[in-house]
Formats: sequence, structure tokens, C-alpha cells
Amino acid sequence: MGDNPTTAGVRPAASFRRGNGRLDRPAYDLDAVLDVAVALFNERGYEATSISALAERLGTSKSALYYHVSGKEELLARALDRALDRLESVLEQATDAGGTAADRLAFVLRGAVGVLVDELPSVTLLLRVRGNTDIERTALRRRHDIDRAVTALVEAAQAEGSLRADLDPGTTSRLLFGMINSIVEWYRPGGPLDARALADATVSVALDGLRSR
Amino acid sequence: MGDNPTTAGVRPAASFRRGNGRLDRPAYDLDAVLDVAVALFNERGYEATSISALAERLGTSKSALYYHVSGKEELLARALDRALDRLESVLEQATDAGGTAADRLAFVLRGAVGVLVDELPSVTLLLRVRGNTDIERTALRRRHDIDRAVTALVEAAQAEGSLRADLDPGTTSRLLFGMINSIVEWYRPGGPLDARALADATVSVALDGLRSR
DNA sequence: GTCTATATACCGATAGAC
DNA sequence: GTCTATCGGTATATAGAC
Repeated sequence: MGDNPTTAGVRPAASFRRGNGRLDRPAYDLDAVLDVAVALFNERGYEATSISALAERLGTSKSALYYHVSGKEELLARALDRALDRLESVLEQATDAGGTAADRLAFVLRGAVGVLVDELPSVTLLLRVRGNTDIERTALRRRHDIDRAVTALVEAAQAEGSLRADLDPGTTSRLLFGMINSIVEWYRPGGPLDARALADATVSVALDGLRSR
Repeated sequence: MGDNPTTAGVRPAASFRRGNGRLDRPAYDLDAVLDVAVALFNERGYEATSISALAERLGTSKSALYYHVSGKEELLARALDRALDRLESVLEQATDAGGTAADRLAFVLRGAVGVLVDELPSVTLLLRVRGNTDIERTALRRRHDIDRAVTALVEAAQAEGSLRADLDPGTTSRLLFGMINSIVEWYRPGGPLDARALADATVSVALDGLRSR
């Protein structure tokens, strides 16, 4: 890339002036920085990723980065928000759509796989958070609220008679989401399996199991 | 604990003299050190856990620890070996037991859940390894070999006709082990669910699915 | 907005006294 | 075997020149 080496990495993005004359976002591309940061966090681990390493991969300097970002934690918080916002939106859509509990549960499962594929890096990061800082604990609380909503959906589907009632709803939803979440460990977009086929396979295994009949 | 504070943490264990007069293991309790180390690695992350923090929790000093252990990586390697040895042993037992592929697969699933419950800390650590050092890459290679063996078992069970043949064996075994491995994220021994009930629920969901029939 | 230089702290690991 | 002291390195983050 023949750009000025001092600006090759953190490159300005399209930005738009609002009515008050202020930019509605910074003139450089925060999203691009975030993408690289999240990729690096997932490769080496959040704690093990240094700001220097991030700056290097961005083609900038540490100080230039600090001018735009308050620190490593801001990047983490923004990435976790991105993943959680999308997952929460799936739950809202399922509620709005109505239908039987089984319908809504299937919608949530498919939607979760979709978000996971769509936002693979930030969801991967989210699933690796352990709760060692306030930011991580806040994210874990939001995850937990999502889990509780899914468990309630499983209970409702059992009460309807559309799901087996011999399994504990909490255990069931944990196993279910364990299976779905594990997709981040191996799925790579652009491979032989597209997002729809992946969602089909996942929901089919979850509902019908592996045994031939 | 009224012991001498300088030895309160790294306490001697029973040790036995062999024929050649040498101790068959160090006089202090390496296993106890390892347990604390693995617990800390799982809490804070391996990279984020300092030797100082480990020494502090053990009630020893950094230097005393270094006298017994070559470094952080030795602790990691030993913990990963512990988990992998147990998992590989399940595969061997399944092969030795014989029977149909479906029988052997069910044996492996149950066995994996058992190892996971038995060795929860070291398996948890194993599942979080990303391959950033030689030790981690070696562990990942052993994990991969296990995955390939399970995939082969799924294929054999499909050929037998006991498992659905409309799913890709690789995808199937990944989803299967994703579900099983996710157990480390929430299962705590001593809770309402014992190991047998957990294995029953897991294998039942995997084979029969959630739909009521 | 980006630069060089630096402050301050902690890291893993070791030396040498006891 | 454990101690204190310290090495060299790296971390996050900032100051001040340009």
C-alpha cells in the first residue's frame, strides 16, 4: 500500500455532518480499529494482547492509538456490546413474532446461529469473557439474562407439550446453547457449509437428535 | 493453620522410597501446587496469572516455587497432560470394549462426560488453550487426534445404519462435542445434578433430541 | 494527530546469602 | 529449601515537541 506509512492503518472512513455541524462519528475508522483489535484478542487472548501489538498490526503507533481510544478496555467494551446487542435483538424479535413457544424457541436458535456467523469475532470474544473486570461482569450479566429468557422459553414449550418434559429446562437450555456456542470454535465463513445449512443442521440435531429412525 | 508460615502452602506429601533409594517423587506435593495453579489459570486466564499470584495463594514465595518448578509452562504442560491422558484412555477403552459403532460412540460420549466431571479443572484449561506456544500446539494436536477418532466413530455408526446419514460426520461430531465440552462452563460437582444424571441427560439429548414424540 | 521519550509498574526468572 | 535483591524485558499510559 503506497499510503503515507503514518496513516496507512487507521484510515479515515466516510463521515457525515449532522445538523449541529459536529461529526456524527470520529473522522478515522473506529470500526476498522475494533475489527483488528477483536481479531487480535481472539488470536492471543485479551490479556495477552498488548496495545503495542495492536498498533503494530494497524500500522500506527501506540500513542496515535491512545489519541483515539481511551485504552484496551474501551475496545473490549465496544466489542462485547456489539455481540450482546445483536443477541438481545434476536430475543426481542422472537417475542414480537409471537406463535407457539416452540416456534419462538426455534426462531431464537436459528437467530442465535445467524448472529454467531454474522458477528463471529465479537461473539467469540464474548464467549471467552470470564468476569475479571467490571466490564466483563456487566457483559456476563447480560449473557445471563439472555440465558434465563431462553430457559423460560424451554419451560413454556414443555408446558405446551411440544418439547420433552423429562429434562430439566435449565440443563436443556445450557446444553442447547453449549452446542450452538461451540460453533465459534470451528466454523469459518466461506467454507463448505453456509450459514443456512449450519443453522439447519444445528436445529435439526437439537430437536431430533442423531439416532436414525 | 498453625504451621510454619514459610511451609504452610507447599506441604510435603506422603512419599515412598524405591529400591534404588531415591524418592519416586519430590518430597513436596507437586499435585497440590498443580491444583492451585490450574484453579488460578481458570479464574484469571493462563497468561494473566502471574507466578507471584500463584505463590501468594500457595502461601509461599516466588523463589521457593521456582526451586520446585521450572516455570509457568511446566505447570500448564502437566495440567494439559492430565486431561488428555484421561480422554485418550476413554477412546482406548471404547476400542477394547468392541460392540457396534453406536455402542462404542455412546461409551465415548458417556466416558467424556465422566472425565470432564472427574477432572473438571484440567479439562477446562485444556478447552481454553488456543495454540500460542509449542506446549499449547502439542495439546491441540492431541485434541485434534481425539476429534478425528470420534468422527470416524460417527461415520462407522452411520454406515451401520444406527445414526442418521443426512448429516456430515465432521459437523455432527463437532456439534456433539461442543455440547459436551460446554458442560465445563456451568457444571459444578456437588450440585443438584450428579455425574450419572448429567451423562444420561447429555447422551439422551444428543441421540433423541428435544422434541416430544 | 502523530511523533519520540519516558514514567511507573509488573512480569518471569535468577543469583547468592543463609 | 527459602530468603532478599535484582536482572532484563514488557506492559499501560502519558508528556511535550512538532
